Amino acid sequence: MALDQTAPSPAPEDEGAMRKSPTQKRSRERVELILSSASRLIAERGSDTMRMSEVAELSGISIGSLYQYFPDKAAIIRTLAERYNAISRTCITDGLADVRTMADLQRAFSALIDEYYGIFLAEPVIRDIWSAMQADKALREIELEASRQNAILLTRALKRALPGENVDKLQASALLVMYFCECVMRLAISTGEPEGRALIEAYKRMAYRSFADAPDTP
Amino acid sequence: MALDQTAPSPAPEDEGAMRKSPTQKRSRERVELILSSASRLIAERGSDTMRMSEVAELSGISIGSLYQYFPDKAAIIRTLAERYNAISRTCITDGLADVRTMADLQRAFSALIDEYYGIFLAEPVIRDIWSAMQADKALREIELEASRQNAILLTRALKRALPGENVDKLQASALLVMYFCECVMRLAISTGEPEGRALIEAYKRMAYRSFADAPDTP
DNA sequence: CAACAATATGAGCAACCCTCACATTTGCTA
DNA sequence: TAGCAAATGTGAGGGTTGCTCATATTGTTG
Repeated sequence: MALDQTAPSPAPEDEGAMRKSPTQKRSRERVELILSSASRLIAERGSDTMRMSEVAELSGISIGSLYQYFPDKAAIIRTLAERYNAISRTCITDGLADVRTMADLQRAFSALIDEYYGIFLAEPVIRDIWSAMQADKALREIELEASRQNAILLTRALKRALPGENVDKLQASALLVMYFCECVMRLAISTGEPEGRALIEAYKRMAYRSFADAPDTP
Repeated sequence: MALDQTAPSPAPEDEGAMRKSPTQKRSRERVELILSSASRLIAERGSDTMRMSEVAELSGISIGSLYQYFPDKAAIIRTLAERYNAISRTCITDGLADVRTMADLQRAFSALIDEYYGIFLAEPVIRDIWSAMQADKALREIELEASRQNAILLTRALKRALPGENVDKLQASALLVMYFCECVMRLAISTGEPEGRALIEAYKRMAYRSFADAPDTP
């Protein structure tokens, strides 16, 4: 599950990030090549120190061509960030699809968080992209929106598991849990093992309590 | 409570951040002037777009002098970040000093979080410094360490409020709550009011549950 | 005042992102 | 195939920025 692979779905990414929408096959391959090179460089030394000249050289194209596909450096980071959000979305959609009961939900949620954390650990690119997202206002907005979307998915599963419960409460719980998800992943990565794993487990417990005991909002 | 004022305690900041330790009065005033200018510029347009030339001009000194006190741009951010951490530390130390019972703790914790959030809202500099901290690995380490220190303070209060409880459990709870504190502040700022306030309240409830019902670690 | 140390200065260097005038390739029609 | 226009590729160079360093200024001491 690498960030430099397009999802099988033919969703044309965010075209706004591109200077020209790559219609021809050759162009699309080049975009992938650029993103792949950028991924490698970011994984090695971070997005700050990634140089556009390096991306061009590693991709075997000129600087000028690079700027024909991406309007600026931030656009490359943004595209990678959106793919990263797509990964969490897929995780959650797949993981929660078959949830019917509260026991299902606990099992599924636990497995889902573990899988997500595993991806975080295995993909150094994601860690750095995350840092870049935190530093940039526009990217933070993208992340918040992704969390909100994920919260909708979680709310659906919660409704199936707790049919009688107040829907507003479920929504509030789901939103908090999903907002916190990214924070926990960052914390776990920052502290390193074994403390990271302990944090993930503590987060899970917090989430369970939150599901079972939705807040009585005033 | 501005970031560009030295704490009354004569702690000489992190001398490692300075090129020369400012021994003379005039020098120390200049350092304060630089930090004050940097604060203003960061508050206005963010640390990314803050230019060293602007800091020098606003301080009424030359670029060269600026680099006599701070080895690089990051050092200014770092010094501001450490002062920001000192603020949270003071908040928590003062807020939890008189806690004796669990009821005390709930009251004190609630007031403390509200105060801290108020500072966050009122000081745009802090918000941007926080962003810069997230983007920089060294600064993230500083933040984690600050959270750990704060967790120690919280653990002490917890011990007084729950004398019989297992100390390891209390420590684990305190650490999680303090780690999450920064995350919640960021989220609340990012989402804006009124959702931010709701997040803060949800966080408080989570913290209370965590205090009362420490995890049974395996 | 002289002589030396400490501090201040800002022109300029190197590194970076990005542009743009021009070269090359591709696709299409006759 | 020849010819041409549109699409795509190129990289030297412009404009900024963080930071250095030789020089000038200020302070201190005998």
